[in-house]
Amino acid sequence: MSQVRVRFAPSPTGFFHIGSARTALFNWLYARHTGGVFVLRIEDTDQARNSDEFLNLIYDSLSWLGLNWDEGPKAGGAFGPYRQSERAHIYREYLEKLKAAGRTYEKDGAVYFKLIGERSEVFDEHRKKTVTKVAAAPSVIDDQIRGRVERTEDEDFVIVRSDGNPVFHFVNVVDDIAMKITHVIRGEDHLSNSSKHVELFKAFGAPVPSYAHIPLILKQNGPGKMSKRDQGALIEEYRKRGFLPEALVNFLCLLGWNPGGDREKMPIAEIIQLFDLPGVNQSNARFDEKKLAHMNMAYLLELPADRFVATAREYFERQARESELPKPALVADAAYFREIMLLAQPKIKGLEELPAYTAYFFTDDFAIDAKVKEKVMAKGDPKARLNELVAALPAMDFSSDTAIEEAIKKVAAEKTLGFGDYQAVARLALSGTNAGPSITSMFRVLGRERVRARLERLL
RNA sequence: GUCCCCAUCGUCUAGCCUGGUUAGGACACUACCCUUUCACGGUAAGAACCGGGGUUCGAAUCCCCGUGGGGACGCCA
Repeated sequence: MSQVRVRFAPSPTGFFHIGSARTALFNWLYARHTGGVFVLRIEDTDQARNSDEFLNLIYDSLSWLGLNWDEGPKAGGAFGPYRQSERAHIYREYLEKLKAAGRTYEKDGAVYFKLIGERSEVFDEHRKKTVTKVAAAPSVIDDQIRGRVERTEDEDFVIVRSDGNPVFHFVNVVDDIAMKITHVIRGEDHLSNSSKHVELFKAFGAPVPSYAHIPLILKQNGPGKMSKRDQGALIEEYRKRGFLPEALVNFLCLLGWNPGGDREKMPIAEIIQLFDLPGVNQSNARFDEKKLAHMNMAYLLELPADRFVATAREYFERQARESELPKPALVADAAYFREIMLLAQPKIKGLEELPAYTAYFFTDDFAIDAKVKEKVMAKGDPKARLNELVAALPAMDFSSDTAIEEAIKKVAAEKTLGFGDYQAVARLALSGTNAGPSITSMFRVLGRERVRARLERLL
């Protein structure tokens, strides 16, 4: 058996979305699983809608997700060029083969592919016009996921536009032949196209590749498949929002595939080992952002400290760049920044929460939650507790969380109170809210002077 | 309208191929536990085999028909 060659063939006509990412991912996984070759081919035959911005977005998104390609733009390879806009000479050559075989004809300036079979005029109610139907033999698609699918292509179709540009069906098949693609893994929306493609492969006398039509991703709410316009559809959005690519990849793998049993969170190396086409589901999956968020949290939680801090900094930098608002976190001392991020890491569900969660560490001018203040100040004698803490501060050992905890417990013991009697009011004074890291670590990281100033401010 | 694909908790799914399970897990939701707040974590609860026929001693599992969902029907890709 020769080496597996798969390709991901996006067109740079729009933002890179979840569905494309998963198609790329499944191709990549299959290539890695089989030790095959993952080809990136840019299908930019629609000159009117192509853009360099979208092209670069394809490169960036794939790279961010970790889906490296073995052949393609930037990577090179023996079957290039890998942008269809640069392959016109190849299409001309293949068109000649079809012409020589008598499988084409011209009409209205366009070149049509001629099916084999008897022709008759039929009125198409859906399209409200008379079309020429061909009584052709059924095309057989041998699909690794769906089994044997039969579909009869019953109309000749355009392969070269009247402006001379070849169309998708033609270039897609020509390139798959020329690039020696062995497996075509693509969305189920292409299943109906496959009969056209199979007929073209046969007309060229080329072997038909093995197909695998993967289920579609449906939008979270409402009917239909997810499209670029839907909420949460764009890869770029997750990147901006600070999702970890490894979490997104893991989640995407599970949308339509699983290794059987209960495994969900898995390192990519293990997924590569387990992934195979017959394990891919046949039914469409609805996108669930909540589950993705949970997966992201799980990955965030286990990120090594250095990587978490670096990732957090990247996130803050990106935010600063895109919103152009002052970001106090970025001008903070690196060691101080690190301490705070490590306090936040086990607490947050996503990087998005980071700015709000840590804001009061980076500025003295933080908001105080009025409702929380009202509640905290109404219970017991909070001002007395603050005074006692302020009085104890000069002698307090700030060297560790446990030392601070002991010191506060000592203050409490003297009044025959507990740690809890100081916790809420101190937290309010230090952060203006009622949620956050442990109060002792807040003391330690903020430092004696800042703690004193903030405690006194509430008196 | 025609053709193609699909069908297990609200969602993602295991189980189906090779019929016999208290139909399992995860997300979400609820309760409790843990706890110095908030999270995390733990425990528990609720929650599904689309309907009908057939085959069979026995069907989520095999077959057929409905129904429902999705896709395709461009000189877009």
